[in-house]
Amino acid sequence: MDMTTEKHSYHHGDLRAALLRAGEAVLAETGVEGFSLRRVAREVGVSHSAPAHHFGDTQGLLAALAAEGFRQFLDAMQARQAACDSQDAGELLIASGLGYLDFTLAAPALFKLMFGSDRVDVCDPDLDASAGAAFDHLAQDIARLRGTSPYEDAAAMTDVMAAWSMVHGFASLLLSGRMHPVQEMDQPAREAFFRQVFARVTG
Amino acid sequence: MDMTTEKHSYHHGDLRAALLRAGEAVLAETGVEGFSLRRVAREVGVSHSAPAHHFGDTQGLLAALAAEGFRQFLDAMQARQAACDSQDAGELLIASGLGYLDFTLAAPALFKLMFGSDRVDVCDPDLDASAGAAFDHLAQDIARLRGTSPYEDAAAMTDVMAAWSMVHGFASLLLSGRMHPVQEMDQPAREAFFRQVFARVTG
DNA sequence: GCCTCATCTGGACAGTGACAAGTTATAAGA
DNA sequence: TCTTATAACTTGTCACTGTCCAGATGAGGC
Repeated sequence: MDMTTEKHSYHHGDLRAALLRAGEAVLAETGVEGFSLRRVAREVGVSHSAPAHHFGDTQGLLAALAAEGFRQFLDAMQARQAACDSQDAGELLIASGLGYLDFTLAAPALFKLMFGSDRVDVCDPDLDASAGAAFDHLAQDIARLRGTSPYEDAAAMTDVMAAWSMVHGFASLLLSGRMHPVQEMDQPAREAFFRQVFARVTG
Repeated sequence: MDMTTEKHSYHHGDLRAALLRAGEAVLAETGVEGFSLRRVAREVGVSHSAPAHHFGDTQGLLAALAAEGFRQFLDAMQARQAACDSQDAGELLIASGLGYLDFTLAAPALFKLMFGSDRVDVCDPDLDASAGAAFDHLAQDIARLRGTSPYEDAAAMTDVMAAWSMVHGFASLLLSGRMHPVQEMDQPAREAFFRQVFARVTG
């Protein structure tokens, strides 16, 4: 399918993927609450009810976008760890936290969708799987740090929840626009500040 | 104004307050993303465009609701502290955290509106004031604990941010439905667990 | 009594999600 | 190759939404 020619075949060819791409762009531009299925369809150049065939309804498309979001989310954490000089367990956990922040700031609307929205189908199995994978990553970081698996040791699971709550709260408040002092910092200062805050949980 | 009689006077009398009351109910029932100005007007028994006169647009009403939310939020924290046996600074901070959770679980939609929504006018001065008052309360808790004011001591401000991030993250994740282990706990167990998590930041 | 103005009504418009019925292309089977 | 079943997409419609605008109403000051 050559996009440069004006040939509009009745069948798009890869509409599902195109809708996801456009959906992500629309989401980033309008936010969750301004999101519109018809807008996405228009963006792709397709009829207003074409998306329904692939995703059912708005919840369906948003759930697919959220699932994709959790994969990018995991990527962001892993990327920071890959770029990490040290192999120290504590440093690796901090790297995950910084990746968490990277993603949050790069894709705020997607982040809000993944964690805050009522408009996504939380039962979507693909979404559940990719969210679970992201959680497992964090659990693994803690396992490396404590020497025991959170899935077997309750104390380690408490550590997971504490670390997760801390990063997530920091990221959420940053997005909410209510953490003024930190918002005005540039990236290096913000990261240094985050390290100080996060140190309370990594020990 | 007697609500039991069917007397519909042209002027409502206290429409603004009635809209806020109904708005809070509608918000709780439908969530932020299902919120509808017309629905609120219908609930009060008034024409569909009556709210505009008092709040401008949807953002305006939601901002007023959020401002009211922050006041209830502060009340919830203070109520827990008032019910606190000990006057220990650490215990008082924990009490604030538990109040934070109380509010979050009692009014999840309002909580999401206050911290997560793009649909509220964040520049609203009343909203800014009540959000600021809630923040000041937390800052005061830390001041009592550390002996220095966060507004003067950077280290204390870091403590504020850490404590705030922790509670907020915990509360948000609880609402997001992605913190399964904690979600299945009953209230006493959840509070005990929260104490363990929060202890990492109170020292 | 009259006038002014904040308050509230009712209608209009463009946009929305969901549904139903129709159209087209593709692939499988004779 | 021809038919046929089915997946992919379109078109039209419905009830609903937020916002704007021109009116109707009534309370309080004069």
